[in-house]
Amino acid sequence: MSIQSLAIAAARTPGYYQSSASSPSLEQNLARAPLRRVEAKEFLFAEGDTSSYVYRIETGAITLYRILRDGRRQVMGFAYPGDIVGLGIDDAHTMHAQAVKPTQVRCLSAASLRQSAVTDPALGLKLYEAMARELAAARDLMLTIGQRSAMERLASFLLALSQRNERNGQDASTVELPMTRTDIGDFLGLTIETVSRTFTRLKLMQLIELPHSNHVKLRDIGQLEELAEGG
Amino acid sequence: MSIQSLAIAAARTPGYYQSSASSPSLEQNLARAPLRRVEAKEFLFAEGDTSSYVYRIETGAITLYRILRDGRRQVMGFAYPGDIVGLGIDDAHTMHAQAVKPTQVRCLSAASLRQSAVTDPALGLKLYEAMARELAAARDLMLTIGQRSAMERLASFLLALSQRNERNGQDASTVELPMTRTDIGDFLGLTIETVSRTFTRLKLMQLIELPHSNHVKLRDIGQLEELAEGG
DNA sequence: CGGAACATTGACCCATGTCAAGTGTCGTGG
DNA sequence: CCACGACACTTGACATGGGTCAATGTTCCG
Repeated sequence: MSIQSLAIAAARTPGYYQSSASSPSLEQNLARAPLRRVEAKEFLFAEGDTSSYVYRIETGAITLYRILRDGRRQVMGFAYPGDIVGLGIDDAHTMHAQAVKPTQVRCLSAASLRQSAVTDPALGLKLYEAMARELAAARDLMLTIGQRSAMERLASFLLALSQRNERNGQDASTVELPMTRTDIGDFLGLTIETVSRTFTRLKLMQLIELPHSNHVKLRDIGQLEELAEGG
Repeated sequence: MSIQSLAIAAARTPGYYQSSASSPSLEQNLARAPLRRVEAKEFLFAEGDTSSYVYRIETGAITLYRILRDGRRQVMGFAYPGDIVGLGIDDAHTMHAQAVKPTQVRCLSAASLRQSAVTDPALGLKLYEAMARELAAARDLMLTIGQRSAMERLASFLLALSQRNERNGQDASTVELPMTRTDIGDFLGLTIETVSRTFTRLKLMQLIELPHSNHVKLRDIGQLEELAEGG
């Protein structure tokens, strides 16, 4: 499909838009955009906030989630440096965006983005592609939480992080987890206890090493992939 | 956000793009587009097929899904008349699209869509909005299958169909289910037995009537909403 | 009328949730 | 440098919602 052929480096990673080689006006806007610092556990924005800005992560990490009235929480994704958060068609944000560690973002005003969209015909397509990548990631996660077992879910999760490393030219078999077990559980639709036990089982199966609770070494990526796909 | 203000009738319904008042060139293309008939259970396209076309549903209904190697299936959404399916940034379709009953679609060639996108600066934004609505629907479903109980899931599902009726000026408390229990189960991450039992429980709780397995009457929408939100 | 496909119901089981101790690990203050 | 408290993680024992397997109903269409 022609529009698809315009896509650049379609990246499937949970819950974020990668800002790749963007239209000039978007890059220009981003370069000018003011930097904002968000401390660990601080909110970048909350569900319901007027969405006056779109943000690009420069350093750190952000959790994106929605909550039910009784407190149950679904983490929709994690945003890392390079990712853009806050895009959407609603006047208000539909998710909470909370830093998991000290984070810096560039703030793009919606008004300025509109300006660019009117003058730069390529920008609309860029936004389309960003949304399409987000959507692909959301559907990957739907498949995971709708159909996979706890072990398959955790394997999928680790592999997604590994693939992100690979795309960034880093070691695919060394995975850092900036988020807590609670975040991982709420992302995968599991409790922290199940996440913890499942890490232990993967360790006993020799598929991973866990020298530190936030530092995972993948010992057999092929077998993890088998596991994730229900082979 | 300015771009958001361009949105028309943002509709949150699982797994589809509503083609509302679209850019002229898109409407023109659709009017000219050839009609194709797809029989019940026939595929409109399969995962991996080259995505040369985008389709707008004219009559009938389509199931969109992905499958794991061992046959587990996640239904990502159902597409109804007015919905557009097949959009994406990949060269190949990432999902199966299978008719649940005899269906007619208009076929838009990707080449023609590209042509329009280049000449019509508004089209890019339309595609962006379509994707953003899809994404919102996908996230609603993520919250549902990641966090809700079987009864909450089924309540959410029925309410989503009810809201779709309302938007189309139809009776909000009468819901038709063109799809099978298997489709519903694979959509909500449940087995057909659980779906069936849960329908029975909702019936016993006087929240619905089930005069026919494909015909649901919502007796207390408010309480169903309470239930879905974990109240 | 007969048979195929779909839906419902029942009995039982198991993966994961819940509740409750522990066990690191880290940062702070003495 | 050590002691302490806070917090995150792990582990164990037990409960349970939903899955599995099997039988029975129901609808629809040839």
